[in-house]
Amino acid sequence: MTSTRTELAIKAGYLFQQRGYHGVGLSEILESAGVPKGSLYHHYPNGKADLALAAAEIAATEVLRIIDASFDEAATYRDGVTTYCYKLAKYFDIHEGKIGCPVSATLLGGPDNAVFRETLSTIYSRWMDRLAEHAVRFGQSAAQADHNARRLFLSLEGSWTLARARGDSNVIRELPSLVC
Amino acid sequence: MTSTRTELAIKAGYLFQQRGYHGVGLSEILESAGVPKGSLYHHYPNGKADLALAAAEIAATEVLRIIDASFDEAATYRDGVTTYCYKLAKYFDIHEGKIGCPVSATLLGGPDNAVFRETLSTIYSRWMDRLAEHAVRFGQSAAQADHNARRLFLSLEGSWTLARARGDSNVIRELPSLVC
DNA sequence: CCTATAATAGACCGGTCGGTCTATTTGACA
DNA sequence: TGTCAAATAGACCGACCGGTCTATTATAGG
Repeated sequence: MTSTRTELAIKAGYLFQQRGYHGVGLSEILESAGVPKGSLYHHYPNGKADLALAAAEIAATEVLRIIDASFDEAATYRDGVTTYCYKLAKYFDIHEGKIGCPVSATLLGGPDNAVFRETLSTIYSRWMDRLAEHAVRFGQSAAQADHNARRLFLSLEGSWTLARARGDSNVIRELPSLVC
Repeated sequence: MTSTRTELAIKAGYLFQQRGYHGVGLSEILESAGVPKGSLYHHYPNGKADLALAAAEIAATEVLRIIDASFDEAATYRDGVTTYCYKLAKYFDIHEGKIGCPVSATLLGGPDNAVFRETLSTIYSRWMDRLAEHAVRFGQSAAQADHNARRLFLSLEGSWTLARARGDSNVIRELPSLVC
């Protein structure tokens, strides 16, 4: 049983990812999580902004988990990339093509606050660093690893956007052949 | 002198790109354009949604213009890509890092309407097709050209996002060395 | 069991949202 | 110049926004 606090952040996260920070009202979040307004402001005293940051943190960590799960069992770097993309494509389909990058709509769409931007920047760096670590583990030089990690990250961000526009997860599945 | 109709779409476009469809109110758009509400609904009877579609169309056409301007004077495909990225980085700086992809925030952030998604999909295809045309002009095979166009497009979408998160246009300038 | 705090519950608030409507001004053409 | 549609102007509307506040219910520690 997940706590009310976590449940709120997870449900809010899905909604923010679909319609952006400003596109989702508190009433919709509360209804989705089955939680009254009093509880929201008990767990997140700063309200919607706190909730969005918490939601992004949870989603970002989940992506790290998916990266590890993809590369830990891979035979080569390329295998890891392929598994990673397939997992993300499946995730995309599960959410009916309404969700792209799990954090950009939540944070970039939010108040043009320095905290939001820096949080997003940090999350992106964590993802790229983790990808680079796996690349190094497969024998790449630090420079090669950074280069490939950024390449994969940037293309993936684009793929999430194009996949949403087209409503087609294959955009994500075709990514390995484009970047490797 | 641009018409009131066009002026409205342009100003609305800038705002939508910065804060997303739901993040901008009509009052802010009207103030920015110096136009009363009556005029908005005279020129765009369906209001905000009409305005967003018109804004995206204008921005999308401007991108095509930049693509042509970059590649028409280029000596090689690679040169064209470099000029293109530098022009976009400059555009990014002019708008103080608040604007990334000129259409995604407007259309993906909007109502999860089929028209919005299809419009975005069409715009993206137009961009990639145009890039591919220039690649062919520089001697690439149709298959190569499509491959490179998609690669550039996807990475660019990612670069716009990362550049906004970091507040750093160099992300965009470094793109040619990453995709060529 | 009693008590104090955490957590839930939701009524309520001022402000802003997108949109409608009527009135006035402008400008092209007869 | 007279006419009429195009365009401008903004008051006004109900709905919903994020946030505050008080009251009630669970729950953990003594």
